[in-house]
Amino acid sequence: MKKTVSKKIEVNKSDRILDAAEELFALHGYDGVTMRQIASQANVDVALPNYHFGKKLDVFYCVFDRRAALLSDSRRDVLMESGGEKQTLEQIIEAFLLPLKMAQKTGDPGWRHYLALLAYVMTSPIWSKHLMDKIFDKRVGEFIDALKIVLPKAKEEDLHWCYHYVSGALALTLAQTGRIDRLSNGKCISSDFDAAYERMIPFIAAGFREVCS
Amino acid sequence: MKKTVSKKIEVNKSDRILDAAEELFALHGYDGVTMRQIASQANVDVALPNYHFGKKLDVFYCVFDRRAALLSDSRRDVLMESGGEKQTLEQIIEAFLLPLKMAQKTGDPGWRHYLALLAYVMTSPIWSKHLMDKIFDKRVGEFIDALKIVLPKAKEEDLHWCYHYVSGALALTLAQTGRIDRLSNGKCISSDFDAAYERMIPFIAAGFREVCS
DNA sequence: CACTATATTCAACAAGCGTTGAAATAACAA
DNA sequence: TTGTTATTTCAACGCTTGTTGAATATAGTG
Repeated sequence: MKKTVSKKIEVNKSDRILDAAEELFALHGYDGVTMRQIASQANVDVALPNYHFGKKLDVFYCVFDRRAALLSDSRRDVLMESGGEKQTLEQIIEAFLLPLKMAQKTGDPGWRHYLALLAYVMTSPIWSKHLMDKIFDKRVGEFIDALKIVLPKAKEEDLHWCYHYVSGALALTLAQTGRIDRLSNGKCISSDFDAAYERMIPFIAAGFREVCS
Repeated sequence: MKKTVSKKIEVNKSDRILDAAEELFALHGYDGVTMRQIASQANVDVALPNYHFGKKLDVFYCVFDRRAALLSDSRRDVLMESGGEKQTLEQIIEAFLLPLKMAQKTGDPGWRHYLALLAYVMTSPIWSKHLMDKIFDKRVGEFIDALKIVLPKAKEEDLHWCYHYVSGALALTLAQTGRIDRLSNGKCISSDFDAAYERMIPFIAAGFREVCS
């Protein structure tokens, strides 16, 4: 169960396992996926996921952790870069959303699946508690601190509730359920993150100004 | 597997089964719950859920349908009642949210679980497709039609994306993940729907005005 | 080459799953 | 009461689950 130090150029089996697990977990949730499905989709033996990552729960954690730090760090960097003397509300919101938009824009299906997985975790009473805290919550604190500067009159509770709405709007976007496609008769498309983010920034900014000014 | 016509005053076993299933499905999702757990929590035999409702999937559908129409109809009624000559944007949004707020305010844990189940369904790529369409989507259409009147300049796409944000904010609120409690150090509480709705209405209204005017 | 550590396969395990038919009980109608 | 139907229990079925130990194959090192 040890990892080799050298890295192969081709995608190796342990990566294929995480890729498969990522896609399946994002679509069906933790309990909706079996180890055999993961192995099958990754074209490896049933025993291999266990050998490389341990128990099923460890596989799930590995999948989640693989991109979590990357995303969280990127968020911090963008937020700090953007943070000059006169940072606008829109800039703060944009910085918060940009890394997710970029992840989607890579076109890498792995990232697309991961964002859906993130939505699944965010909206689950159980996973939210165990997975969001350790990595993403720090960024939320920084985000809210930045908001306090541009919205000095805001009450702490108002800020947190408004962030909660942002978080929900974001989660449903990441989930890509396809519902907006059906409701709008194809005028809007779930996977069109550009369209989603473009409107989300003024929408959210106006909401914050209304509630937190 | 037939239902008796007469109604008992005490809560009968088939209701207990749906109650148990409702709570468990809301917390763990469809695949995270076993028929044996449902039977055990309802204090009935393993075979009874099958006898009364059929397959596991049928149990899930029964749970979902039991309160779906009630909620959807209430939404329609409130929206139409509120719809006088000069209906404001805030009134429309309030009408859309009120039935959910009232369901929560009954204090009935059954309704609380159902709202969490609704959040689970709304954010799931799979259930969203099969369960939201037949009951709740009509109400969304009416909601958007009402919005068109007070926001005559709005483009169809903008309205749908903004509704999408509303839907997300709502879903995360219904999910009651407890995350806002942790992030705000207890200043906000997931189960405090009054606080959530109070701010949600001006937040959303301002967002709509910004994007759809 | 031989030797060793890692990676992969195979077969199987015990436990849990959803579901069901038949037996037992309760409710009800005549 | 008796006969009939609805409900509940019981035991078990075939199947799938996660996981593992032993066997085999591959890669890396000297």
